[in-house]
Order: sequence, then C-alpha cells, then structure tokens
Amino acid sequence: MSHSPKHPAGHPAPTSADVARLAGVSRATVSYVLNNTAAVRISDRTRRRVREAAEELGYVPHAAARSLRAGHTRMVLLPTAHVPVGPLYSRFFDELQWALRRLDYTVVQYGSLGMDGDEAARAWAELRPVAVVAFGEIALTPQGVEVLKRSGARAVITLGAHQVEGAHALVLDQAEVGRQAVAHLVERGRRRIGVIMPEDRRLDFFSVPRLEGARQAAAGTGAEIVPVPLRHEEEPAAELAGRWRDLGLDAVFAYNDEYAMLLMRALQDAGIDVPGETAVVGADDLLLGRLLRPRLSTVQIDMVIGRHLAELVDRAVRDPGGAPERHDLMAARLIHRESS
Amino acid sequence: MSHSPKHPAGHPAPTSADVARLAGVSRATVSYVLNNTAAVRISDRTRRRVREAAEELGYVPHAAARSLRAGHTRMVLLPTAHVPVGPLYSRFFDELQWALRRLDYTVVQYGSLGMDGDEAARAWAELRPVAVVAFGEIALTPQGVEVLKRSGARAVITLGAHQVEGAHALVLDQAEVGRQAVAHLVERGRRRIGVIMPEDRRLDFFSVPRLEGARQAAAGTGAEIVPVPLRHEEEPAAELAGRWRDLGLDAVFAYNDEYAMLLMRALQDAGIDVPGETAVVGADDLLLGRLLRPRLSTVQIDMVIGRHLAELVDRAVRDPGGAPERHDLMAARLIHRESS
DNA sequence: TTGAAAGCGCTACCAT
DNA sequence: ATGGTAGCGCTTTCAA
Repeated sequence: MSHSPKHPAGHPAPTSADVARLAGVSRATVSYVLNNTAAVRISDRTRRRVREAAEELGYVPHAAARSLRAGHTRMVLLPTAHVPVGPLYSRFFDELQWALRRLDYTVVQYGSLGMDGDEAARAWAELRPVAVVAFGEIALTPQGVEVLKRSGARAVITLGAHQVEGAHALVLDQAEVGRQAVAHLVERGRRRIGVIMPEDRRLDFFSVPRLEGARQAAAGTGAEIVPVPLRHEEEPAAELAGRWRDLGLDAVFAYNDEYAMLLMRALQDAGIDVPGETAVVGADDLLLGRLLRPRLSTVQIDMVIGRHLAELVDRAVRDPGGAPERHDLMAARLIHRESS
Repeated sequence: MSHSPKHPAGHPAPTSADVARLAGVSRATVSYVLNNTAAVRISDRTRRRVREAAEELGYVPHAAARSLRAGHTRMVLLPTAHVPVGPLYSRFFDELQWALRRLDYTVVQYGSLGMDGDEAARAWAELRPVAVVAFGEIALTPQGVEVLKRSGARAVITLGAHQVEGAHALVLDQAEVGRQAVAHLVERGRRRIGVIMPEDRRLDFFSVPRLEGARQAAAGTGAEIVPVPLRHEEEPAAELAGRWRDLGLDAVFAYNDEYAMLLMRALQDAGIDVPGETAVVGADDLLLGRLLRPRLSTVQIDMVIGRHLAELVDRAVRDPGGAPERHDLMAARLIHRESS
C-alpha cells in the first residue's frame, strides 16, 4: 500500500520560480512576460530570455494556483451521468463546446454517475466553476443551485423538463413529443394506442415524459393509452409481436425511430400489416426512418442550438444578478410518412 | 466591458476560516474534522460544532487550494475532440468512468476540439492530472507525453491505432475491421470491392485505418479496392446507386452498419440485387443489421472493457516507473449473414 | 485536544 | 523596466 516515495515522478514540475532563476529575472517578470501583461513594459531581450527559459524547462503554468490567486475560473462544467446517445445530442454537445471555447471558456465534462442531486452539486462546487450547465439526468434541487452559487458559480443553467428555482432553465419538453405523436394518431382515427417504454432505465429521463405527453393528448378524445415495455433486442420484440393481437392496439408510438424500426420489423415478420392493422410512429427523425418500408412517420425534434446556449451562459456570467431566464427550446412537429 | 464589480456574486464563498470562526475553533481543527484525520483525536462536542458550522455556511472545500497544497490531484483526464458516437463507445465511456470513480479518481472530460497535439498537451498539463487517457482523435506526440509527465502526470495512456513513445498504449486496430471484411469478401470470390468512405471528417480516425486494412487484405489476392466517398444522406446514396453499375463493383465494405443500411436501401431501390449482384458488409454489429432484409453481414468489434482500462490506469499511477505496457485490445470477427 | 504558522504556485500591487 | 512581496484556501508539522 506504499502510496509513493517523496519524488512522485522523478523531478517535480518546474515552476515559474525555476523559469525566473534560469532566466535571471524575478518571478513577477516571468508572469508579466508569459501573460503578455499590457500594463507593464518589458524589454525584448528579457522577454526572449524568459521565453527561452520556459521552453527549455518545459514550463506549464499551474491552473489551480492561477485560479486560486485570481479568485475565479473560466470553467464551464457540464455534468453528465451517461454520455447521451444519438446524433442529436452528440451534435449539440459538440456545438456547445465549440461555441464556449470561442468565448474563452474552458469546457469540462464531469462524470457524475450514481451521485444524488445534492451530493453532486457539492462535488461540482468544489471545482469552483464559473458556470454549470446541468443536463437533466441529475435532478438539481434549489438547494443544489444555492450551494453552487455560494461557491461562486455565476450561472447555473438546467437543461431538462422542469425549471429549478434560482437557475436559468432551458426547458426541453419531452412531453411535447408524445403529445404530437398521439394527437396525430387520434386525428387519423386510432383509438387504442400503445406507447413503447424502453426497459433501459437510462432512457427514463426521456421516455417517462413522452408517455405523459401521450396521455395528455389522448385525454378527452376517447382514445386509450397503453404503455408497452420493450427491451432493445430482437427476441423480446418478436415475442411482443407474437401476442400483439391480444393487446388489441390499432396504433403505437414507439418511443423513437430505433425502437420503431425494431418493432416494425417484428410486426411485419408476424404478418401484421403496417399501417393497415397497426400504425407506427417514431421520434427523432433519424435517417433510418426514411429508409424503412413503409417509410416511418416520426416526430422531428428541433434541438436547441449549441451556440445559443453558449451565448446564454456568457450573458448569465456577465450579469449574475439577472433574473433567471426561461426558454422553451424544443420544438417538435410531426412528419407524416407512410407508417401511420 | 466592465467585467465585474469587486464582489462577483454578492458574498464570497465561505472558507474554512469562516467555519472555524463560527465554530470558535482554529482552521486546523476544521480541517481535521472535515477530513476525518485519523492521526488526531478531536472531542465529539467540537466535531459536532464544526460540522454544524460548515453545514450552516454551506461550506464546500476548494479543490484547487487543496490540490495545490497536496502537490497532486486524483484527476484522470479524458480529452475528447468529439463525443464519439455509437452505442459501443457510449458504453465504453460509461464503464470507464464508473470503474475509475470506484477507484477514487475524479474523471474529467476535457473538450479539446480544434487543438493541435502539443497545444492540447499543454492545456491538459495545466490541470495537473494524475493520469491522461487520450482517445486517439488528437494525435499525441512523444513531446506531448513528455510535457504531461514533467507536469506530474504519472500515467499517460493512448487509445488508438499507434503506440506513442513513453506512453502506455491500448491499441485499437481499426485496420483489422477492414481486413476482416475484405478477407471474407475475397474468400467468397468477389474481385472488385468498394470501400465506403464517409465524408464526415470526424470519422477519418476510424475510416482511414479501415480502408488501409481493406487494402492489406486485398494485396496479393488479385482483388481490387476502390474507395467510394459517401455522405450520410438519402440523395447522395441514391445518386451513387444510380451510377453503381458504372463502378463495376461486385462487393462493398460499407464502413459500418449505418452506412450499409443507407447504401443497401439505395441499391435495392435502384434494382440492384444484394447479394447477387453486389455483396454488402457492414461493421459494428448493430441491432439494425439483423433487422434488414437481407440480413446484414458485419464485422463485430469487441471493445476493450472499461474496467480493464481503469485497472491499467490505477496500476500505472501506482508505479509510474513501469515500462510502457502495450495491449492490443480490439478483436474483430466477421459475422456472416445474408448480404454477402 | 487544539492552535499557530509555513508554504503549495501564481499574479498584482507598490517600490525602486 | 524590473523586483519584492502579500495573499488566494488549504493541510500539516510542531508547540502548547
């Protein structure tokens, strides 16, 4: 269990003092040169000497020491429990990171798998980020927001179904997806509508609100909503298709396009006509939906643009006093193709 | 441009001195209590007072100050240029993060989009991570490794096609995927084999080695390899299918299952028989391949297990002097179905 | 059982 | 144009 000898890696990392010594100047001068401090004039000869010394030693400034001294960081923390899957979210994350870096922030994703809300907030606060953009998988409470703000976070932004007190909110109303899908099916005369619920618990964050939206759209129309659990595998899908007629469903909202593809194949293999006997609607408008036969009706989701979010972060950081903004940032609209 | 008043967020974050003052003890005592320091005995009454004071103030320790004092961190840095897409990599990242957290590391993903290798290494070194696991999108040079080590990183591990001097390597030999696919096609008598090259530059990291592997497998067999660029959209696929017969290909390795699906649909719509006229092989063994008709032949990839990598990280951190390990960690094998 | 104080690496003020 | 130095928040000897 010997954790380490005194010299962790042979030589300790060079400090600005080492650079100063080698260049024959003071640590202050080193700092001025390497940070191009405008308020002070340093001779070109000195500049060069400092630069060369830093280069020779492989000097890299110590971010922790710097931010300790400065009293703040430029770190934007993106806590993630799971890497969100799917092209929509990949693109969104890429855009957001890119835009924030252009605004001179340091973007850090912090894996917070299996932490509860307030525990997570505390862990994040230890890093003293200037802003936190919390994807809704981790439930942030008003207390969590308060902890972050007291620790110096100038902006806390949640990205999820609900607004949290004290935080800016980008409301991604997943329920709207279910609403659109079911409204469409009802309009086309369907009355007993299944809603596929993935067994993968990591998708609850999306699937539960989508089901709720489905129920809302059905309410008062005489249509009935039937949740149908399904694992993303061939066998369970075949098994489900085998007892499909017992369920008596004339339509199904399949959670998303991938589940829709899985289900549609199983239904077709079981001799059930789509859309004749059962209509199928997916969501996310993936390319694969257009490649299926019949082509898949789907709910298209317009995700928030990463650049917009980056601008909101920057605005909030510059004006921490501002009232929490709330933006409803997910438009969903149905695309009618052949499967419904 | 006024960047901020003196008091960034109203009140500055509470420090251990504030806790000490409120509890009527010294900062040392606060530290002992909150860290459960074993080497020192504190009365229960004092413990409680300190805990209550910390709670009341919403005190959260300052990670930067702590690690500055300690001289090291427990941070494992995972630089990512793009979020890697696909279920394989999502699962891998989840596993890795989980396993590292169990080993008491803090896992931080650092967005390094658009940085060149040495610039990136410097940026990472500023954070003084104890270990860096570099996914191969960013080319890490021997100099970059050296910078990281001098800054105190006890383990540098690359995950990619090549080994880098001084770093441990998990070799993910993407070329093997192309080799397997083409060897299979050659064996089945195909002679003019297209290799789909996604136009999305973010996939070069995967697609270029896969093409190279395809070439290796064809060498000396009399078979010919023809790179075929393709965008992941319907129209370009249809356009490609339209001039398919001019290409004179009797087989195609479609980069992965998603591109294979896209291409197969387009070929079928153009009246080209699969596999009769052209055989198609995908990769990644996604569920969707089994849902296609004909069922898609594919190259299954056994990704490294996150837990194994976490253990390698821990081993390397505990014994920084150890010789760089090199593990070849991607097995690929062909699964023959109906499309080839 | 508790407190005083040094020092981690850095920057910004004030001298020179 | 450059140097001296205080102090950011924390932990850890050493003394009491």
